[in-house]
Amino acid sequence: MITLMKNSGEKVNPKALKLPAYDHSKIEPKWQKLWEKQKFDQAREDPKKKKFYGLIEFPYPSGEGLHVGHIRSNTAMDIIARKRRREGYEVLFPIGWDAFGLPTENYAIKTGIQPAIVTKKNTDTFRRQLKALGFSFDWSREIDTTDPKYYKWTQWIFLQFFKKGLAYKKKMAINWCPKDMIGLANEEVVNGCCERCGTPVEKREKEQWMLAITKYADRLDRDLDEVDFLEKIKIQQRNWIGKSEGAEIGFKFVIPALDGSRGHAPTGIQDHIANFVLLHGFTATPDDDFHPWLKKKLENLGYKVQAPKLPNTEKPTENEQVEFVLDNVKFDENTVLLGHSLGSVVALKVLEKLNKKIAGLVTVGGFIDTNFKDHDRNFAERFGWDFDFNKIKLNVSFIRVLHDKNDVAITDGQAKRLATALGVNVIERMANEGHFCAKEEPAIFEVIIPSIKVFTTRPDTLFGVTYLVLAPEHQLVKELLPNVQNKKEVEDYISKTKKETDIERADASKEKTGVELKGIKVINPANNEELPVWIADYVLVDYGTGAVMAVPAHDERDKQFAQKYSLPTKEIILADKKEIITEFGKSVTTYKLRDWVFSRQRYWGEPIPVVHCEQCGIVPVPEKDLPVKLPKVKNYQPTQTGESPLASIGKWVNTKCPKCKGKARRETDTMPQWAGSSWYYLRYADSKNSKVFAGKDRLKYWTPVDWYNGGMEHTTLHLLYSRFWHKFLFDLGLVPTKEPYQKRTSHGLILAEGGAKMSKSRDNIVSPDDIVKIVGADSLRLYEMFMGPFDQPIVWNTDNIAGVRRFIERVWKMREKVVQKMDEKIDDFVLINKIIHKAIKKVSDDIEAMRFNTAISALMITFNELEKFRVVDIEQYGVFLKLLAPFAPHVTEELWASLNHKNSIHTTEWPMYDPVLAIDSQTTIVVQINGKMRGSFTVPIDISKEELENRARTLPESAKWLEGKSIMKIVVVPNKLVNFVIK
RNA sequence: GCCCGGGUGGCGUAAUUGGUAGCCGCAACAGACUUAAAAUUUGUCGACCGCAAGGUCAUGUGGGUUCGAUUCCCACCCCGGGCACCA
Repeated sequence: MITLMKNSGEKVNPKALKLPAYDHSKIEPKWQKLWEKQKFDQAREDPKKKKFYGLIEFPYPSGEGLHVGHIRSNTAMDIIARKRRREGYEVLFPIGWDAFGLPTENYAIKTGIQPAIVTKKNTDTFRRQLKALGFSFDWSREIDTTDPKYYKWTQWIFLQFFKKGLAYKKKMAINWCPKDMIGLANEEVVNGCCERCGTPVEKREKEQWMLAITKYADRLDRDLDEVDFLEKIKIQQRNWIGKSEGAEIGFKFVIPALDGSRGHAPTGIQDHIANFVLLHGFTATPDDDFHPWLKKKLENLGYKVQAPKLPNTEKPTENEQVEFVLDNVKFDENTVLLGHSLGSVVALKVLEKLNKKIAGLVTVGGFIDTNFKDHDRNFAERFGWDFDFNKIKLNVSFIRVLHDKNDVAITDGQAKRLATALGVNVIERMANEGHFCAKEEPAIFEVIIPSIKVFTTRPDTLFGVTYLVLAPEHQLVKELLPNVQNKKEVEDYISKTKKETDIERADASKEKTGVELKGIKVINPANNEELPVWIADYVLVDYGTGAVMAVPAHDERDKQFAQKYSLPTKEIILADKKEIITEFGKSVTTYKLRDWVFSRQRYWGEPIPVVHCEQCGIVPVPEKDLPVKLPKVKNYQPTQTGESPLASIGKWVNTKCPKCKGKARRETDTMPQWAGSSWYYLRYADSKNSKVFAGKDRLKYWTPVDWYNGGMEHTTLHLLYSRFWHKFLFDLGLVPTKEPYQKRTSHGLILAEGGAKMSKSRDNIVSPDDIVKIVGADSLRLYEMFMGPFDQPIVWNTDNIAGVRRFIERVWKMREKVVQKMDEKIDDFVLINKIIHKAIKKVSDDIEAMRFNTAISALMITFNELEKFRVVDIEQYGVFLKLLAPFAPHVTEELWASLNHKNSIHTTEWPMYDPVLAIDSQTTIVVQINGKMRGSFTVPIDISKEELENRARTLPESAKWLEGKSIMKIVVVPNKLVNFVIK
């Protein structure tokens, strides 16, 4: 379509205006200086205006300088920020430096230059480079995580964690290089070896500061529903948190009895006790505080204790008693039935009739009950014929026998017979130390039965379980060890797995190994089968309960393991999930998320603000003494004891306890790089505040961040950590929102030519400086946005910049064709108007969806249309410049000024489109024969189906194909196509 | 091994999300301008057959659903990123 203007009414002879050639090197610095002077990028808290907070991940100022990959995110958010300002928002678009961290520290180790000095130099370079690109950052709010004025507040927030008990110390394994004698970051471990010297890395236990992020696991997962993150980012967050609903199923242990010997009880075994039965001698105190010590003890263990009274009648019969208890007591899986004045017979009958599992049973005197003479016999005999033990549902497997001082009533033989009847083992005999005594008579029996709880997401496969696997480090393994027959073999295996690095253990392709705990069995609660128990290194101690029920018929990994060790496989009959959960296990939720190791034995980080006092223990540094500043050191190398270099500065380390003024040592661990970046977006709201990390009013105005864009590599950890900190601060009432970021998007990595990552070591870095010098910032920005889909990784190609540079030059040249306001009735004006309005719609929509490549493509298409006209109306050209301005701020500002505008183009209103004009009034209808395009015709939009079909039939192209054929079906899609299905 | 992306001309990509496959660029080739080159400008540009009109084949591979599939479903192959073997 080439339309030349016939009667434009032009007042300026286009020839008369001759612009100088486009020279980015003059234009760009000129406007950058002017903009800075005008401070139009500075954010103000204007309560009358709606606000927009656009955030990009603040860069790490490395010595390599900025490369073209860094600025993809900046350019995108700059475009959005510029658009928002012109839509009437007060915009906060800040910038700063995430400057603590390894590369700078390693550089300091190598050169001896202070990290603070290196950081200053690097940030100066980065600042200059960013300014040369014309980003509309509010530089007045610039922050630097290594500035004591900033990290004072990072330390302050840490102290709040500490005060709330969410910062704690724990022994954790660290990577240790035995040659360099230093701890290594995961990053510094390459293929299990030290990155510097190649020595195989070992594990070393060290006390580390931890942050209890797992306390927030549920909220971190749940609250994702309320934010507008890209779906794939939500998926990554959710996968990392790893919420998993399943069931915990108790497996009773079958353990060889220790045959009357004393004192071999596994210590601490109570931690794993699911349920237990206590049986002891006679008592019949009729009041509620029967055995108050016992009730208390059970309640402390989390049980609900039920101690029913007898019916209020004279001499109730046994059955009356049973009915009474069943009527008056609510039983669930947490209930322990405390005998009170019930006899054991009554209690056992209650259980028999209940047909429901409860946690435990305490009976009194049933075996020697003088009130019920009929039963005053050997209890074991009586159980033998009077009870159906299969109906008594107790989750028990150990009996601990307590001997009465006077050795009365219950013999070992009786205990054993009871145990046999209940299907449990006697594992311990102890003399009663007296404190277990009831009010009137000493207790003589205690039966304690532990079981291992196993977490599974598939309780319905329970019938297919053929063995059970524990993590080698599991506490229970240590406790069971005395009862294990192949003790030596098991111990050897445990010490072998200890030597494995995380990487080795995490290698899924590695063949799985394990060893059986011989003599130990568990009972499958579904069918009472005895199953062997193994330990294997692929089972992780900190996930679930550190135990796996293996179902080889269902799980590939279990199958391989079973095949290797010739363990049986059993066909599964899938059980009803709900039934299994109510019958055997309780429904539970677990998370993969682990607590956050927050210590680093490094110099270049925020010192953890606590002191260790000989008298008072760990004492937080008082707020008034913050920040705990990093001292200067001579040597940045970590010490050979694995401590940070700070440990060797006596002057700094030795201090007074803030509490007792006695001798104390400073904590020498520093924080990880994540710390400073976990809350920086809050500081931007009020970056100069010296009283608080950010004032409440400021936070109320600016937070949450409306739109946060950054790299895909930060969409799990950084995002999760900062969401955690934010929620913690929210709980303290210090920030006004539950979530820090309303919307999160991610960009794809820009790769060097050849597809590798850009890095100094690969010597493939493309510096923006070079590009800016040759083609200018506008071309670079435009190319970054045009090169491909924003969220996909892409290979850098310097040659392709030529296209966008040419485009800018053509826009520049068109200025010479611009004429004063034309008569709006002229055909050309109307035509161009339609083109412009379509462009406004397309570009506006595309920016919001981050489809920058198609936005620029649309601008090019629009321009190519405009170019076909002889002259262009000043206002229409102006609108085109306004649309291009966020992408190429300098050249559009220059051209805008050349149109005699006194204001900045970046303060003009974002163009609105007329929906009527933005829609085509005509459309092309495709004619298909059997789905293949054979012709087309143009019609006004929205004409009827009948008319479309008629037009299609009469088309010569279709007539040719339809001749002599029978039409089976006609598909008419309004505004799109007509398809004839023929035979 | 698991999870998340992706695979379309010589290259980067586009396709209203089931409706004309290849828009916009890069590169290449040809013409104009120039003494010449660059720049600019006008064309051509998926493959094959054909003088042409036109036709056939083509969106990683093989199936399927549909009047119609780059788009949806199933199986597989390759590339990139992430990972804490997650029971």
